Amino acid sequence: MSAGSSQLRQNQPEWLPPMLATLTEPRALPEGWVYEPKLDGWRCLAFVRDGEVKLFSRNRKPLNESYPGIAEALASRARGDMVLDGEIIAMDGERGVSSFSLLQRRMQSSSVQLWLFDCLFYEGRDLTRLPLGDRKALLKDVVQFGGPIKFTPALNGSFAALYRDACRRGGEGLIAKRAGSRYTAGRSGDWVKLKCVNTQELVIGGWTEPQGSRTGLGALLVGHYDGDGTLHYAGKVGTGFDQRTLEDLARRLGRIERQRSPFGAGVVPTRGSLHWVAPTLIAQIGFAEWTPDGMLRHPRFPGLRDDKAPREVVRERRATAVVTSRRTRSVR
DNA sequence: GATGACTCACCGACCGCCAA
DNA sequence: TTGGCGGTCGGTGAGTCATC
Repeated sequence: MSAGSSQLRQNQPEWLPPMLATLTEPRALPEGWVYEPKLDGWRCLAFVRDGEVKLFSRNRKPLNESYPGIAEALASRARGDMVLDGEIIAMDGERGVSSFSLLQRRMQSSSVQLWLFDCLFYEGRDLTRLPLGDRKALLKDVVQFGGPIKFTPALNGSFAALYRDACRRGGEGLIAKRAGSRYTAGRSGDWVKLKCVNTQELVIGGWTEPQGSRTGLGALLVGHYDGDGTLHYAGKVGTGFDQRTLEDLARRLGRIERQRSPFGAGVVPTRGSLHWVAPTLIAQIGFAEWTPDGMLRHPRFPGLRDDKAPREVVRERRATAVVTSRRTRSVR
């Protein structure tokens, strides 16, 4: 290695904040955009220097101890010093999509994978000003992909077909990137998230007290009926309200408050400032996915519904099965 | 030693406020 | 008008501590 290239390699940063995608309504994007699968895992920035790999989360938390196999594999497959961007995931073999729930259980397992989608520095050269296509082409050249180290390809096909396929398999959705875009730190409109939307009607069985400056209520406690006529607890919904809705809901729920929990099944919370109500109000809930133990993940509240009787509210299921696994902890 | 409760650190969604 | 940021929520597993 020449003195010049050695000096150049000193330019490689110890850290840089990752580029983040902006959530938008799922829609076809114009020519000049490329689609990638939206992976559901932990964002990972990999800094490779002199054969040593340092993995960090998007908030600069070291990940080497959690994923030693990934660091080891990348060290043997990276050809030179570089900074890479990717996602650590656990692939759900049944559905062929990544699963955050699985990843949480398999942190140190050999079944996790690092899917790389960008190369930001190589041998000290700053690549962030190059167009996305050039960076991806270089990424393919400088890493020997294989084992747990995967290349995230651009997907071929129409938006409609790609999106439909991702959602049908229970995937998170798609990421669309402007093909000529530079890599910039933080949230950018050049990368957008096109998420598959799950919605479910659920019966409101209670609420929690608001905290801090919040008024009205903290979160709704919601559930659904099953064949046996019992109300199954499905989780808390604490976001999606504006101020007016919070106050309106608090008023309506206050009128139907009662002493005992209406939930007959599920791991119902017992701690904190809980209020129970007669199960007469139905909320339309948007959420990312069902957890293996039948709870909502990333729920939000779009609004109330009154076109159905509470007893008709049962869990809607996708054609494909949800991830099956044991539950390890109770709801807090 | 086993079990349960609790805290912490992640990622993510959303609203409201404020500065550019 | 738009983007950034803080605050308030959600779920998860890991780690620690107290209790049985």
